[in-house]
Amino acid sequence: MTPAKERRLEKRQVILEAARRCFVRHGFHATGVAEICQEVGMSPGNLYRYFPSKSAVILAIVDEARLQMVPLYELAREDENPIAGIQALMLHCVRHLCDPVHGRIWMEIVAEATRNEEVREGYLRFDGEMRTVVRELLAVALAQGRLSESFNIEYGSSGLVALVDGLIVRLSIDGRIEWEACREALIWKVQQMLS
Amino acid sequence: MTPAKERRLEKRQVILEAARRCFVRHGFHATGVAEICQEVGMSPGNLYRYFPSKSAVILAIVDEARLQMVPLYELAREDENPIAGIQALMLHCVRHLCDPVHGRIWMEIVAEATRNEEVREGYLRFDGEMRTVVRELLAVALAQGRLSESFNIEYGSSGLVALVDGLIVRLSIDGRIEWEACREALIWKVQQMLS
DNA sequence: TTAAGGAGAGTGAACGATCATTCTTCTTTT
DNA sequence: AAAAGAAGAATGATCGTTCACTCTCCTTAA
Repeated sequence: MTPAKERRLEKRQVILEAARRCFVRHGFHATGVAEICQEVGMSPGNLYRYFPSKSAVILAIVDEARLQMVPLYELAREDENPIAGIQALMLHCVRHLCDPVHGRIWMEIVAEATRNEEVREGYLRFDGEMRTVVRELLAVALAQGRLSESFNIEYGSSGLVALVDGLIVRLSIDGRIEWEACREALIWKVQQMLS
Repeated sequence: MTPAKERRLEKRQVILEAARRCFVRHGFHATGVAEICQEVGMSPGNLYRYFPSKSAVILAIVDEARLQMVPLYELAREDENPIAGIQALMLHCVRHLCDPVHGRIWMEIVAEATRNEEVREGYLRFDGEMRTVVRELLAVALAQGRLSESFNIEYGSSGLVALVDGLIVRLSIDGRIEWEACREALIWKVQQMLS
């Protein structure tokens, strides 16, 4: 890649990071393009040379949130104990999506997904990938005899993913919750659900 | 109450219902006061005789969402089997908060709660009430020997509430999910979690 | 070695539209 | 007659976006 193109992609990334900080503060629609530009240190006209519109910025952030999860899938699959893999995956997800720096944009994404077709597609893609991984790991666990034979993989996987989503909600809103306590509680809940 | 005051309260309710429909369509911040007024069939100037500001409308809707849940707590407590009570409570919550007519505003509320102090208070009040009820019912179930003695009520209650929140997320976004299938799955998940 | 040329980066004012809110005016009810 | 209800135009601010323009490099030609 030519260095010019490289610098361009880097700048795109700088814009996305600044925009994410703004969106965390005020949400997608209450954040103005001017605010994002100020956060980057850039004029509004120039921002439009990197993104065709404000919603393109939003979509890029949604896709980025999904992509950041992909490496975790490999990590979970590599674990020799599939249930431990699921636990690790869920812990990573919750922590990352609630992270005040890199994440905490998830609540805004799911809210927007209820009404914006393109954002919904992004969410459903993420959701599908995540549930596929969990399903696979549950199937392995079942084959290894780590789960009761009557265990329903479909219900189990959607339940675990829902648990993650729910914990993200709580953790994003309630600032009183400590991460360590949350970690312990999540492990307990997963074990309980897979008992 | 004087009939004039009564009509006034009724009109307030009409405004709230119309505003909720608008907010479901476009979210709090992408909905204009003009749009709400058109939905009610009312001029913008007149709306401000019933609410001092747009955010007052939002806060009233948040509080309404919480209040609509309160009767369900009594219902759950009256059930002779506390676990069945929890299941019924959770089913009601999920169905009501995802209802395209009366609910489906929940995702917007939780997203707004991450940044708006007053909305956050509303959410935390709801969350506290709900978890208190679930905790109580779990304690009864534990005393009745319906749960393992090592069952952790604190983790269990927060897990069940998180499960509800997560299911609302999925159900609000993914239009392909049928309510009957969701109902069956939720019952299975609760039983799994309390096994 | 240097001057000319050109492409991309960046600026900030200006655009029309829309925002939440207020004000004035008219109508209905008590 | 007084008060409350309702309407809708007017307010200034802000919205996302565009435009005309300058500046900075890098390549090419003399």
